[in-house]
Amino acid sequence: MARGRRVNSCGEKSKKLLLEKAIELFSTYGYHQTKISDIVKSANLTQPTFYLYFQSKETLFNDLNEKFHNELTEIFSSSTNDINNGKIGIDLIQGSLTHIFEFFIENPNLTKIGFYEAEQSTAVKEMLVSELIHILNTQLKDSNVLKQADATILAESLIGSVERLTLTNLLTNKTSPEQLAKEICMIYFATELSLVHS
Amino acid sequence: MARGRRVNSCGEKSKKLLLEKAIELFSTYGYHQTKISDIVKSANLTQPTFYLYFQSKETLFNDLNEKFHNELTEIFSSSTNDINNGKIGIDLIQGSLTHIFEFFIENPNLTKIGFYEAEQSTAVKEMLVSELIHILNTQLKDSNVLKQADATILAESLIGSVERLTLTNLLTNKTSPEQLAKEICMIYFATELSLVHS
Amino acid sequence: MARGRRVNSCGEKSKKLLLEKAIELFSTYGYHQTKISDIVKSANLTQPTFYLYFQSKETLFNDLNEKFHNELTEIFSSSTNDINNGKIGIDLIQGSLTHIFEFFIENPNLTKIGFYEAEQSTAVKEMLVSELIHILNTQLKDSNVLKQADATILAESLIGSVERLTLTNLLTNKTSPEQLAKEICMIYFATELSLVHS
Amino acid sequence: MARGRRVNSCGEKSKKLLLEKAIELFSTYGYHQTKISDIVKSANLTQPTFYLYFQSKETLFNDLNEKFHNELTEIFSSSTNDINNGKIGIDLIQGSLTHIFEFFIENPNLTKIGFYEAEQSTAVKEMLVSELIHILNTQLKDSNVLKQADATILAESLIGSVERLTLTNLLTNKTSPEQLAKEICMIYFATELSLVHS
DNA sequence: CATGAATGAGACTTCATTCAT
DNA sequence: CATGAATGAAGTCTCATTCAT
Repeated sequence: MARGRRVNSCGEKSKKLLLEKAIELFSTYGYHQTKISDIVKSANLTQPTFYLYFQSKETLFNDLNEKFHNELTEIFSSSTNDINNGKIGIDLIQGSLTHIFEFFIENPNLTKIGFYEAEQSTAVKEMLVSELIHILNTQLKDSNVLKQADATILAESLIGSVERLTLTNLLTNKTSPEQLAKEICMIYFATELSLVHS
Repeated sequence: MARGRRVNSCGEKSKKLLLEKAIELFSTYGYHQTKISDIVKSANLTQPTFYLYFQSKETLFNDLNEKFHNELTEIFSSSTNDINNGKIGIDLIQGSLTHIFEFFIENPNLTKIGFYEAEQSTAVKEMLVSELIHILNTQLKDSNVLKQADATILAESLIGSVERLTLTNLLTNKTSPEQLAKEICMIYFATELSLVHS
Repeated sequence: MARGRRVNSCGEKSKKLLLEKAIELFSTYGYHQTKISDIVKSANLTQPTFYLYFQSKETLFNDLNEKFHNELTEIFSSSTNDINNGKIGIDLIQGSLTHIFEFFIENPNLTKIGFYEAEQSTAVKEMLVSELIHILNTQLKDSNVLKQADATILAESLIGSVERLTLTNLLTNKTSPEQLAKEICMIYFATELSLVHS
Repeated sequence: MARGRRVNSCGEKSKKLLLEKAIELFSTYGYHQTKISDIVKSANLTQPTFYLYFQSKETLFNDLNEKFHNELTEIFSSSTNDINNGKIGIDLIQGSLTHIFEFFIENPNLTKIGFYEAEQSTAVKEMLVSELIHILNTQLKDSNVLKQADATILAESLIGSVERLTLTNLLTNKTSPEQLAKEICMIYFATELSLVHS
């Protein structure tokens, strides 16, 4: 049978295709239920080709997670710059959440992997929590909320909400990033807001 | 090891031991990383013995999940009876959460499996959400919270909080069931409570 | 749990029961598809009990076949005594076949094993063939049949007929032993018979 | 042995080799006594390679039987076309038997499987019987044989003879296809033939 | 660059058989 | 005499990975 390079084939294109399909399948079926044979089949390539571009199944999966982790961290860092844009307090938080949700919705499958499927998701969430605690402590120091609830618990709770609502409302397109961020802030900071508004 | 019955061996004991070890390993390493060989090894038995008491790895895992689902459902149903104990509104919710958390902390490993590891965990959470929506609609119909936030989003958010805080604060013994339930209610129903208290 | 001898139990009875069930199952499902666990289950006993009476699965199966072989040999030998009863030629053959068929129909399951299922069935049939050749050579020496066909082929053919018709007509109770023996002789010795009858 | 492709290896060749060895072993030792490990060992390959070309042991066995069944059916159908060649009555039957025997001797191992070893052999023989009954009824309607013996019994008997003689005389190369077909017809249709010849 | 062909390692499961009671 | 409990040995199958072309 014919072997060797295909007409019209191009290394970078194949790699990108494999990556896409891998993300798709990992996010749909999970790491263990996704076989290399599945990935290459859906990319219309063969198994050795996979190893041309990726060291191993595990490496690929880890790289994907690292990428997710890094980009998400980046989002948060840059959203802190909103301070320069004059946003403070709850507005800053709401803005950050919006940015995160926008990132999620732009990378739904990667999100499913990095935020839900992978073992590394634990680290990602811890990162979010600690960043959030930092913001809470600097931005809402004197709020009612923090007087009544422990900052850590509040942050963990909020990330929990983000986790679940992303799955049920965001990635299903039921709620937009802005709207979801707003709803969450409403739930968590109603007392502050009512004071402000009154 | 010689064949045949061991000195002092007893079926029920072996089965229970295997079950315990299985739950332990499944909860620690997950379904796929837990091999039957691991389970029997940690129970000091051999593989055929596993099949003496369980139909298959998958069946065992599913049964475990079903058990978790059923018991959790039961907890919720019976905690509704607190209405008869005069609990209403937020108190009722707080009581229900307390019961759930107590169940979780009594079955930490089973919880890790049924609430986090299994595919069926989706169904479990959906069940909790829909039960919670029902309570919200009947008990907090006229509250400020429901005026401002969609009941479904509120419920999903709350279950998200439960999910995360169980992992980070409850199962790590940082927070007690009662305390955690109270903190969550504080976060979610601060406005109501302040009205009540004022 | 209760262990040890059952009330009303009796060694010989258990052995006989196991033997019956074994024959039944071997004949229905074959050697490999019949498990010791199946045999004891249908005898309402347990696996160790099986080994109380039989050395092993294979031994039991072989014993069964030996028994079949011996009894069938015996049938043939004693039917030779029909000579003393005055039977000769085709009548003798028809009588022998009748006896064989009667034995088959009295032991249908053992027959299915020893004549069809077992490897040893080869030997059994060879025995029948060589006995038959002997009879043909002594009783039908000058017949037309033997002039036209090789005695060995005739004998093999006849045993082939016996083999198939036993399965399709005798053990299904479509045809009686006597009738079947008669039909076979009709087919095989029509020329002789017509001479006789004319 | 190192992993990966072997020098000079070729899929089709491997598959064919495995098939041959499988047929050989199945026919010699039977389905249950033939292990996949035996098959690949005698083909100098490894177990996963088997699954590269066949779905499972059972599937392979069934496919083999189906193939046997189909080809044998085909033989019979096409030998009916001998009618066009002017063959009628006993000659037609003898021709058909010859064709069958030729097929058997060209595929001795497949025959051992499909005609003796497999459960499906029952169906194969039933097919032969019903085809034969049809021929008898159309070609030998007024013969002496059919007057004296039941057509079904005659057909079953004849197939029994074919079954046994194939094993003892054909596959052992004691008798040629033509010769065996002739002998069988001699045995079964002696009366007709003698009439014809006289 | 890409493929066809192959395999090492290991997972799940089954079954005849055997102790200890 | 009979059982409950257990296991050695082995079989089928899968999957990530790797040669040779």
